[in-house]
Amino acid sequence: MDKTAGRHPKIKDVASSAGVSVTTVSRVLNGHPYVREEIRAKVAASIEALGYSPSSIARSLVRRSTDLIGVIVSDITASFFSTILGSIEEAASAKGYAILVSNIAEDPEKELRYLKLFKGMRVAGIIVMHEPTTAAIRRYAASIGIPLVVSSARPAGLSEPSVNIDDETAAYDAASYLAGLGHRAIALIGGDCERLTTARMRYDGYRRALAEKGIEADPALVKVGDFKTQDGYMLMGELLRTSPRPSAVFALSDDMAAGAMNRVMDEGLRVPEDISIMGFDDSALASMTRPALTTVHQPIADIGSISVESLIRGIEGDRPSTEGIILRHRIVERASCARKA
Amino acid sequence: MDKTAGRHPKIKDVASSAGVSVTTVSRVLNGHPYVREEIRAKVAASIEALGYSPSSIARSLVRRSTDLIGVIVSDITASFFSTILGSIEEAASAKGYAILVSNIAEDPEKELRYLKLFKGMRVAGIIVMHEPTTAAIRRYAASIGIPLVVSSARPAGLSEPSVNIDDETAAYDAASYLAGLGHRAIALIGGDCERLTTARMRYDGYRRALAEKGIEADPALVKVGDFKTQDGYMLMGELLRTSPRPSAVFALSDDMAAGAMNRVMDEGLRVPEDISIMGFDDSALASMTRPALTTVHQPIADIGSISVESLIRGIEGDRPSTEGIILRHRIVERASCARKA
DNA sequence: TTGTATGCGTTATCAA
DNA sequence: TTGATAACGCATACAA
Repeated sequence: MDKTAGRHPKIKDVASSAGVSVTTVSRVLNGHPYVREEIRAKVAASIEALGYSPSSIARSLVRRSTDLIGVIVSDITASFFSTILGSIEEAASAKGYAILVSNIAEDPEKELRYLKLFKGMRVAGIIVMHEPTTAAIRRYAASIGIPLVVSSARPAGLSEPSVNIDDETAAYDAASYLAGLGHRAIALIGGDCERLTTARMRYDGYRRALAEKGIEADPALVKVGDFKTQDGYMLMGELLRTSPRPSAVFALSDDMAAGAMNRVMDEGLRVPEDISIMGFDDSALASMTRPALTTVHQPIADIGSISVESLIRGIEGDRPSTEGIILRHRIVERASCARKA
Repeated sequence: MDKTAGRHPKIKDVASSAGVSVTTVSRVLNGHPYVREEIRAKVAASIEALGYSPSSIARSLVRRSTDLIGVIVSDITASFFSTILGSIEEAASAKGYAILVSNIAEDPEKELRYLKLFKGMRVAGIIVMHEPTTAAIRRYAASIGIPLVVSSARPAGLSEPSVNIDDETAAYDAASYLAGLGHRAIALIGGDCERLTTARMRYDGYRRALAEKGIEADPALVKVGDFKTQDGYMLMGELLRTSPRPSAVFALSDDMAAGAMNRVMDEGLRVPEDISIMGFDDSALASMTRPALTTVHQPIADIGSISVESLIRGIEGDRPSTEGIILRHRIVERASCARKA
């Protein structure tokens, strides 16, 4: 009784089962007009009976396009990224796209491998939440012939569209806020300015705020890590041992801020009474710590959805849309920062 | 000069550029033997020059298989899931598979839609980190003809392989631990036992521990939410108003535990001096809170990698491997639980 | 060692 | 309103 050979019946099976041509089946599949209602019903019945599901592989081959969006994340584990990823998934899914995700964990090899994979798969578009690391990667990404948007990172050396906040101003606002609270020894813990444009912009903003308040920058007060909790904890340890000890520290991610806060408390000091700590991102974590983090709010969900929209515009539109979208940030005051004693 | 029509050159372009047949190009592409070294070099040069990248779509069509693994997550934002997802990505990527991720956010419609999408794409396998919600979904999943493993959830009504810890015993151990600390009014905040087998198993373990210690179960002390921080916060609020007030609460996720802890502190009480709080998962969050969470450790990374291994065995092996893998849990003592005053 | 021809499962073109 | 048939880009059986 079983006419279908493999696990997945094909359009031909449906056709013969319904006693029509494959063309007709294809027509009802794609909601084409010019199919008699009676036939349509019969075909639908066969599809149902056989459990037929059209192969999007074959379909993609002839249509020469897929409904796939490749996304490259540097650390899927970070609350900031997983939230963006969630919003990307939501927006993409709503538009009929599925997402292919990679977690490159700062491994340039892997980043390049995924870019190649994406090209091989002919994904419709790519979202990169990472600063394209090496020159080879930048070159490859630029030559790939697939719409790409860089999300919450700077496309250094790439003329691709991007969506970000104004990192320089955001950091300036944060540092100014801390200075406004009377702090002068304001430390910065963040990412590598050489490698990450985002980190450098924030550093610049921090420096500008200090300069404006007449505070001399102290190199001993800026420490570099990789945005993770662990690093915040470690770097705060170093900071606690520098003299003079900073009275406020500005962390370039909430994860780092949380780590720093824990270190302060673990060493028997209080936040914010002894040391104020400010975060960056306003990720879910920010309101989960106690004291809750005063931080720089990034419109995380918007960054994700707007990245998708921008990408889809690039996919479906004609021209590649080289826009750099800047979203609004703001300082959100919670409980981790206080006026300097 | 430009002979290639579209954006992506095809094997034919490479062939004519190198002055050989497509078969030969295909051979060097797939590392076939029996290709003269000289020709191989020439072809490689053409590939490089044209920036040719084989279409995995066409390749999949003829090979009748893809290197895709579809994964369904209920909440990608939860630290527990994003960590597993990271480990799944790592394991899959190491084996040459890419992952397609969906974030279904407890939406059965979306779960079914994704399952259908995955089938249409002919993914090689599927990992579901969620308890297949409706009967329709269970039926569809069972009939889909694609290897599937349920990870960190129970495949209720499904005979598919799964990887989990022993949730009943884990909860039993946790509740026993709390009882061992002298607590008798031990509350439970968790998920819906009707819908989630995992939640029910944990509830059963909790009940068993209480019974064994001769503690009468008080229905007022068990509250149902959806594993999120927000719910922990809210449910703890209710618990604080029940009398007698529990002296310990066992939360079925670290996220909930963190929320509960915050509520306790926000209402001016102390953890663990006034109320002990125990979590579940040992996600990254567990060591980030202060006090750090005493919790039930799940081997999160292992769950991910073993799920992938098991799935791949199902993909590449002959028989569908209907094994239920149980990983070891353990209680990790940190600072959120104390002996009852 | 290399090339020709066929098929993978769809959609699209054209004719009927 | 319906149906042959030719692509789509590649891998492979078979021939040379």
